[in-house]
Amino acid sequence: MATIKDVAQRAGVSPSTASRALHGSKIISQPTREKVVKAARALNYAPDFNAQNLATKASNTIGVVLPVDHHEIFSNPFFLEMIRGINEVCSQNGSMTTLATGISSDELVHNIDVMIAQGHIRNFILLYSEKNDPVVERLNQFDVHYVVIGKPYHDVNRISYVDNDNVQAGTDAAQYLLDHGHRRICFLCSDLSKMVQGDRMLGYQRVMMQHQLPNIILSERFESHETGVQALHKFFKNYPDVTAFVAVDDMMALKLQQVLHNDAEWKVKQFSLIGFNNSIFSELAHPTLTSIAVFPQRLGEEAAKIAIADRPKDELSTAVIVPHQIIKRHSVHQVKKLL
Amino acid sequence: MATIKDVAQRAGVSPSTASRALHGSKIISQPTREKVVKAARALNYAPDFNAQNLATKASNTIGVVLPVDHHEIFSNPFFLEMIRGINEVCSQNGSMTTLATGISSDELVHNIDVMIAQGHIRNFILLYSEKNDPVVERLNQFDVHYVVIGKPYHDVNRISYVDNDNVQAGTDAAQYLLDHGHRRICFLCSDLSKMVQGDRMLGYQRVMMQHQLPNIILSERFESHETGVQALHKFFKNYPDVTAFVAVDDMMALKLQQVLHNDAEWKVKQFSLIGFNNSIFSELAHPTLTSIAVFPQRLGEEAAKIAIADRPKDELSTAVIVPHQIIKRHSVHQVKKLL
DNA sequence: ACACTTTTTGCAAGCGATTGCATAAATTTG
DNA sequence: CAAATTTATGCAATCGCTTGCAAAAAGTGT
Repeated sequence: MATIKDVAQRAGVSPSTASRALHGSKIISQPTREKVVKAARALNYAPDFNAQNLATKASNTIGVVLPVDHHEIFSNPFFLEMIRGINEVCSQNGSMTTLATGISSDELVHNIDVMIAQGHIRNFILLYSEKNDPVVERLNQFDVHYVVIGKPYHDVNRISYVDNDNVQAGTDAAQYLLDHGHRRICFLCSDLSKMVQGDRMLGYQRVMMQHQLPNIILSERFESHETGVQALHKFFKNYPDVTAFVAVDDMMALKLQQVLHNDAEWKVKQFSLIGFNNSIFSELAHPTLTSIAVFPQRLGEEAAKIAIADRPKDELSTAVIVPHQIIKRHSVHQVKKLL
Repeated sequence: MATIKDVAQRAGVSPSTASRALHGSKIISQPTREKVVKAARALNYAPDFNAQNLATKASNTIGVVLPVDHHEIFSNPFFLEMIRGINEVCSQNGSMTTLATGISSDELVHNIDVMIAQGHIRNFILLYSEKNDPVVERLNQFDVHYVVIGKPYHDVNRISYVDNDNVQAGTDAAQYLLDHGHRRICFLCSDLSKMVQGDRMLGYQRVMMQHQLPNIILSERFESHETGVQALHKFFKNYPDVTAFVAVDDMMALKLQQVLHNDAEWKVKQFSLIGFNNSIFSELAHPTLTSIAVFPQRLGEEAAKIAIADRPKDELSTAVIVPHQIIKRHSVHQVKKLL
């Protein structure tokens, strides 16, 4: 493996000159620069990551933080697609990525601690955003940058983030159902401490209010089939005339569909259903699921771009909104007008 | 951030002594060791990754290689679960992980090149195994260790790997269908160059031969609904009496189910179906999918353990087989005996 | 108590890069 | 043409840690 000394020697200059030449320093003359570059190329020189980082106290590595393992999260391909996007732009920019995961928030925070302490990692991307997240509290204690995917809970103007316009997306979903004649529409979620769920709900509520229709919220995790069935029985007792659901993501939509399908009475009612994320689930469902696509890979890419750009001292935060798009499939039915 | 000098000073010894004490070197006396450890703890000392790696020419980082992005791969939660397992044991052992992805095998190989050249990464885990993989060819050219998840294509005895007994799993799946009275069973796959698919097929073929039943293989990617329908029409023309399918994984099973469900004639036939991986898909399908669980997280954990253990010079390879388990749900029906 | 082991420690030289500062070369100027 | 600048290079220290080797301390035997 060639070192910078080898390059310098071959180019007939000193290591310091070689280093400067390769970094495009302005004080190196054109001819020497060319010599050095040629030598480097000939030797297939690649700077040693560790040495470089040690000398510069940088790290060229961004830490990608997954949410605390609630098990269901790791069966959600959404995250992998974001990671893919992140990795794509990172490898194009000579950065590396490393993952932080944890089975509890303590463990996760600890893992992040060591990344910061030993690894000199100074840039993070959080793949999620939720209220009172111990991880961001910790990150705030250090002199590190981070960008979150999703809307930050606090300090929206001081934290860089990339997100969809989830409020609008929620509105669009509900509006789509309204357009199909539905009037009693339920918003189904699992955990409102996740910002994304809260925002989508807000959007839903917005249209519903506008049309002076009731907000009907169902928060249910479908831990098991039985609990799901139970919850729905109770739900329909209270809201017998609901005809459609906005589910906070495709997985929730499918879980709902699952229990609806398994009950003869419910099944025949043909509830309408709309999900979010346009994940593979939506294509595989039966009927195929109408869903709002949010382009996770794109989210990842944008987040990585922000994370990589050395932010100047003045600490301006960046916000990127990536557009969403409704993908129409077969889970939404037109309500026949009775009048 | 405390350095080893600080620790040494506080403990009243030299840095070298401190270093050795912290590494449990045998030549340090008990009292000094304790002094050093106490000082380190008091200062909250954590060794600098870069400096350590530079000095030892190690890297404490393992590269996790994802398969080339065929898009569908990134919608498969399977990988994320393996990563989760890997990360878990790595962070417990003070190792980091970094991901290698690529949109083409050239790009992927390139990314691995830079990891090796600049990053001094000497340990990799491949999350897949396929025939004639350019990635392993490249890895073989360097002095690096790697463990593959899945059965290696070449040199099975020289390469460390962790895998399920996929042949047996294939057998179990087919046998389960046989036990339910099926006699014309199709094996559905998408890409036989993946070792995992080949193995499962082998297992299927083994039982079928044993019972002197025909091997019926359908290789179809279901790129679109239309191509799927077309392929199945052709298929049923040739094999009209097939009553059950062993799908090479849950996703394939669901894609099949999807097109079967959408055709009135096929739908009524109630084909039996069994998948692999026991992914979230199988619970969300309707009917719920009987599937063979393979515990991807466990696969990841085992792989990481192997990758972390410094292998001695003699280069003994390790193979770990993690057991599988059939998870019975509702996609397999008993065939009524006509005799 | 002395010479001889054996056990503990510390010195100093790396690892491969970057960078402030001094020096050498090139250029300009009076 | 010598002096004063300006521009280009190289020296050497540094980042934080490890490790071979020599030196110091402690222990042994006679």
